[in-house]
Order: sequence, then C-alpha cells, then structure tokens
Amino acid sequence: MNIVETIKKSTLFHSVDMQTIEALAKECYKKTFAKGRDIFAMGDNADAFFIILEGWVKLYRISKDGEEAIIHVFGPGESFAEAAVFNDTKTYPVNAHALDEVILVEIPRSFFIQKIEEDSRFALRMLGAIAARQHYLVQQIEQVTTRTAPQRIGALLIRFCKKNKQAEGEWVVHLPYDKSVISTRMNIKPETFSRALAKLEPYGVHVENKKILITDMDALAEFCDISPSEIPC
Amino acid sequence: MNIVETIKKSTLFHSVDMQTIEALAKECYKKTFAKGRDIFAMGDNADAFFIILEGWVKLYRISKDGEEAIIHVFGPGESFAEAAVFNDTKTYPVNAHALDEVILVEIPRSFFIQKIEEDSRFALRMLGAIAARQHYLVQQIEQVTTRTAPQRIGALLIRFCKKNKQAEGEWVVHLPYDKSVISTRMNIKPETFSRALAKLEPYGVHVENKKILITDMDALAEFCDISPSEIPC
DNA sequence: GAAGAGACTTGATCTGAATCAAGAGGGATA
DNA sequence: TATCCCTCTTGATTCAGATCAAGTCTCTTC
Repeated sequence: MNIVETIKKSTLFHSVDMQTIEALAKECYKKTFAKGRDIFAMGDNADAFFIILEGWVKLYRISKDGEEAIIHVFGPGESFAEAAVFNDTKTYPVNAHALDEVILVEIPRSFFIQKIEEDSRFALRMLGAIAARQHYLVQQIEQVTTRTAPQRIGALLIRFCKKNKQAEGEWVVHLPYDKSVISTRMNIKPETFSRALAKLEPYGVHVENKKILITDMDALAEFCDISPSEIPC
Repeated sequence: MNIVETIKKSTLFHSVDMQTIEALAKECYKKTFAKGRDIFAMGDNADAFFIILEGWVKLYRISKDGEEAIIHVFGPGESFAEAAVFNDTKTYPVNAHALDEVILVEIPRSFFIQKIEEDSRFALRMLGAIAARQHYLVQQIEQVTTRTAPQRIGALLIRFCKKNKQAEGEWVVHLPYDKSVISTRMNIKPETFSRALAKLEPYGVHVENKKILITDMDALAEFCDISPSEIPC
C-alpha cells in the first residue's frame, strides 16, 4: 500500500480530499522500526505525528514505582500523537514502542500546522477527528469502571471481529500481539486475563493460543452488554 | 463578572486575543438554570457549547440497566460540550445537569465555526485546548486503574486546594457540591467514599461536613503519589 | 532435538471495594 | 419545635481481581 492510500484510509484523514492528501504525502516519510524499538520517548520534541501502515504500536508511561501503564495500542490505519503536536509543551507526554515490525508514515508538525493555517475546512476536519477520539476516551473511562474483566475482554474480541469477517455465524480472531500486552492495555493482570477468557467459554468463545473462535456472537454481545448496532455482521 | 471577562478567563479562551473575544461575546447569550434542571439531554441537537460563569454542571449518561455514570463535573471558568459541536452526529452524546444555580455563557455553533474558518490562529488554539483536555482524560484512565480510592480522593482534594489558597501550611477546602456527586464522579460508592476519606486522617486531612482541613500537604501528596510540581503553594 | 527463556495457565490466598443493612446527623417544612 | 426526608456514616458480609506460587506450553537458539 502506498503512502497516499494509507493516509486516505486512516480515521484521521478519511474525509479529507485527495488533493490535500497528495500534497501532504509529498512531505511525509516512510519509516520502519524493528520489533522492540522505541519510536519516541516521553519528553522528546513532538515535531511529528504518525500513521501506521503496518504493525502495532503501544503508547505507555512508567509510573514512579516502575509500573508500566499502557495508554493505548494502535494498529494499521490508525494515527497517534496528533494531540502532542498542539501541546503547549510541544513534547510527547508518553513513550511509543514497536510491538512488532512497524512501518509508519511520519507527518511533520510544520507542514501540518501550515496546512491548518491555510485551509480552514481541513482545520475543522482535524477538530472533528480529535473530538471523536475524545469521545472514545470517555467511553473507555465508562467501561473500565462499570464492566467486569470478562465483559471488557469480550467487548474487545467483538471489536477485533469487525476487522476479520468469517463464515456465517462463526468468527475467528487472531490476536495481533501478546496476551500480556492486551492485558496490560486493559489494566488487567495476566492471571486475571487468562481466567476471564476462560469464563467466556459458555458464551461460545473457544481459545487456542492466539487464535480465538467465536461461535455465538449474540450470546457474547448480550453478556458484554454490547448494543446490537455494534455487532459485526 | 461580565461575559467578556468570563470568556477571557476560561481555559479554552485564555490565550485568545481580546478583540476576538469581544466579537464572540456579542454573539453569546447568558443563561441561568435552577438547581436540578437539565441543560441539555443526550441526543439533543448540539448547536452550542457553554462556559460556566457560576455554579456546577455534571455530565452524565444512563446505562441500559439504569446506572448513572458521571463523565465529568465542571465548575466556574470551565467550558463543556465543545467536542460535541464538531461531532459527525452533531448531537450531544451525554446529559448535562445543573447541580446548583448555574449561570452559563452559551456560544452558538454557527458563530464558532465561522470564527475558525476565518482565523487560523484561533483554530490552532482550539486544537491545542481540546488536545489538552484529551491529555487530562488519558490521565484519568491511568488514575482510575492504578490508584486506590483514598489516593484518588486525596488527589482531588489537592486539586481543589489549588483554587483556595490559605494560611501558611494549612488549607481549607469547601466541597462545592454533595459528596454523593463527588463519589459518583470518581466511580466510588458513597460508603467507600466516606471510609476512604476517613483513611486520609493520618495524612492531615480533617473532615467537618463539607469543610475539609488539610494540615500536612506534603504527607498527603506523598501518599497520593502526586509529584511536587502539582502541589499548590 | 535438547535446553532455556519467556509466555501462558492454574491453584490458593489476600485485599480493596461493593453490597446489604441500619443508624446518625442536618436542613427543610409544617 | 417536631417531623420528615435526604445525605452521610458505620458495621458486617460478599465478591472481583490482585498477589503469591507453581507448574505447563511454546518458541527460540544452539
């Protein structure tokens, strides 16, 4: 997939016209990071943000007592660190880490800001996209506190399903990264994650290493308190 | 306090020049809501957002099983529902409720968008402000999962202190709304809230109804894992 | 293919917060 | 002033998830 296509498909830019995207693409760089490499560290100068072409990136912080807290994990088509570009401090507030081999499109701050200044419609689209992400965060807060671990894990599986369609009535989810990463991202200990996944068996969730088979989507959605509109079909 | 001053003092607009604010103020309306009134409901057309002159507003949702989840509580000088104005759906995703007598400045969507279109520096400031709010939400998620109830409550008290300076070494916090609202906002049950507050006594927190006296800020900050830079002084 | 390291699972126990239950205080109303 | 209602506190119990501990499985590396 080329840069223009990637940018156009990303959630941040999908409603931006091709002309703008082509102009943007000319100013961007494709970068590859090997598994385990840091893309940037907390405190680094935030002079660019990123769209993921391939691979998975985790954003995390280390608390004073050495605990890692995963803020978010981003996959192909998603952008990250846009907000940092507008920060007063102009530095990244988190660390970014490549969970596997990652290919990114790097969008320089300078060009992005220039684009906002000269094209108000573009600025409005960016505002809308960031507001949408904010809405997602609000939902996250709601979920963390009102749902049990099995419910949250079930909801995550359903979200993964949306990307992998399968034969009628059955879905196969291939976990894109380690369970320990997923559990940390969800603020669940690995032991609890393992047990919670087992508790989903009665709702048609069958686990085989990183491959998960879902045989009864309706029962799972019901258990997780997911509204019908959010179920993939 | 007049409208211009209020807008200028709000976190959203504090870095915007007076000329723009005066133009904005001409298009705004001052509105008063009695205690207990709804300011808007989930699903309503989002054709304005608000800055609080006086009083406290809670944003909340009702889950399918009837549970109330408080997303946020806003006080004087703060703005809310800006993000809804940029949403694709263009409706409010939450309910807003007056916790006491509330005086608001209502900023119409149309004028706001027009302003963004004609003034790119203004657009950039808005992006920055929304990005900052996003940063706050990320911190919230981190706090909810990594800190105990007493730690989170202590952190809240310290945040309240920043607004009420007091005699050397001692602070008095007057809780601006009911403890039950605070506890719901923090996703803590009232019983747990009461007990957690009692657990802060050894760190110099003395409770007398809605008045709270803090005699040892350093000990409290240490217990709550608050960095020195965040302690008011 | 054997060895080792890391990822994952399973079991036992502990703990923080929710829940259930009852009572105390405070402010509004008659 | 007495009554009522609502908020808040306190106590006893339960439960979800964390922690501690001991495997098992899987993949890598030699």
